[in-house]
Amino acid sequence: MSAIWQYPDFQSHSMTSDTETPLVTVDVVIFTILPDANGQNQLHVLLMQRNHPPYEAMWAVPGGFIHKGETLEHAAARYLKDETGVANIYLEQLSTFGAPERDPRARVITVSYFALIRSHELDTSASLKSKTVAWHPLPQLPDLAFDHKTIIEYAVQRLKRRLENSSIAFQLLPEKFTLTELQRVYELILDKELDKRNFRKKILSSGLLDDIGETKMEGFHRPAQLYVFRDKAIDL
Amino acid sequence: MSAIWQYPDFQSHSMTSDTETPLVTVDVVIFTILPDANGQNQLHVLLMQRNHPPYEAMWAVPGGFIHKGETLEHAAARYLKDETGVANIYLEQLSTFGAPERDPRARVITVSYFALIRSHELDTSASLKSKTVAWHPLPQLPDLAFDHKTIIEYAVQRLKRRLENSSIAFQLLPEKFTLTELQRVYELILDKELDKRNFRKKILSSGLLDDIGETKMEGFHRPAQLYVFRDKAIDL
DNA sequence: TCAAAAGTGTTGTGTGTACACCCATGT
DNA sequence: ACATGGGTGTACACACAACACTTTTGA
Repeated sequence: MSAIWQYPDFQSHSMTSDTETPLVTVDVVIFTILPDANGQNQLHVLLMQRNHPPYEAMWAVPGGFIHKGETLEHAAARYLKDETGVANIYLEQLSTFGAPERDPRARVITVSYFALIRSHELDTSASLKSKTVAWHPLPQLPDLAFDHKTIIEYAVQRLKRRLENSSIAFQLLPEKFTLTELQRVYELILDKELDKRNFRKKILSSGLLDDIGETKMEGFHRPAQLYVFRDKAIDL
Repeated sequence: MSAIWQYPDFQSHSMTSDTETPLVTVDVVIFTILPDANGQNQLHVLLMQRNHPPYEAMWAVPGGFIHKGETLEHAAARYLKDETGVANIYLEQLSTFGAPERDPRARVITVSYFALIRSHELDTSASLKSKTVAWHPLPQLPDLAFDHKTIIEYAVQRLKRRLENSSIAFQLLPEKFTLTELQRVYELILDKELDKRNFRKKILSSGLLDDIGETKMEGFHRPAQLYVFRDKAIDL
């Protein structure tokens, strides 16, 4: 199994019989906001149910091996597109997990990514191509394969941090949205209620939103102003 | 070269002839604070000069392949110890770099780490075991091999962020230090001058420091109070 | 007494937080 | 007219930034 002799270009002192030649995968934690079983919007993660060992019948985030000549980010985007039909969306590297026993079959190191998609852009035919792909609300995750529970927790933590320091929430909303819709996104992800007046003051004073003059009716009450994001640039 | 048949436990649909089986390395960006050629303290990075192709005679951060059964972090700590003789110090994963052509010999993916060491703990015999290991002041880096310039820039950026949100500066100072010494660390890393009164107010009000009642004389002027860090815990 | 770095407070400005009422709409 | 969520302003506490002089020491 030693791979040393396959790589003659490497110095023998750097690659020895003790050198590990692991497999490398990427895994993508894909978030979206959808109504849950009770009709309440919730943060959801896309999971796939495994149909073979190890961890058979448990759930895992999408991912797999990288292709020859492909960047890591490209591989992540590819798995994302395969399962959701969505391309060109927010994708960020999270961390690399490589505990020796995380896959019982072989030494496998995984580079994890997280992605945000707008639920209305979901290609339902893509996501339904297999009965074993499903959105799971974050508070109720099923049993997860490998170290995917750790990876998802890490992703949620990063998402919360990004929400507070960056304009990432836009990635979860349609082009036009109301301030209340935006506030709900923040509340769902941060898992706490926000004060309406303070929220609006802060968001509007940031200058990132444009009031487009249109309104949106929903129910028997005053219509809400619609806004768009002024700038598509994501800062750090 | 296809590695598919070496891994019979993997499904043939997940591992195909197009699957890349890259090599995996870790690289460690090691920072310390040392006087530079002019006797001024400066942030330095530990670099090794390569004595064989590719990038022969250029400089690179320490790193190499991981060993069988070893965690990624353990591998990073091992390369750190090999070059500096220092163990049990601050080590944090940065990011994983895997551009297809970053190593001309083969597909190599590297998991990068950054580390902070106290210069007075440096085992000079270890760091001098090879003439080709040297500390370089950050503003004047030599030509760097592979994508190591990118990796170091990424590390510096992370270090700055950590300095502002965490109590990481302690890792660069001896156990007992003066407030002025601490302020110099911040100024060097953030590359800007800080107001003495505001700095002391902020640091002291954080409650992280204990005044141990001792003083330190240096030069012909009033001695400075010495402090220690109350808590070794690193947050976030 | 001098040189050199240590040490110390106040004020203004901006940012986060707490909090309650009127507005516009369809039925 | 009423039920429903949309929309608005003020007051307080706290963090950050600007700024100058006195203290302690060895020579």
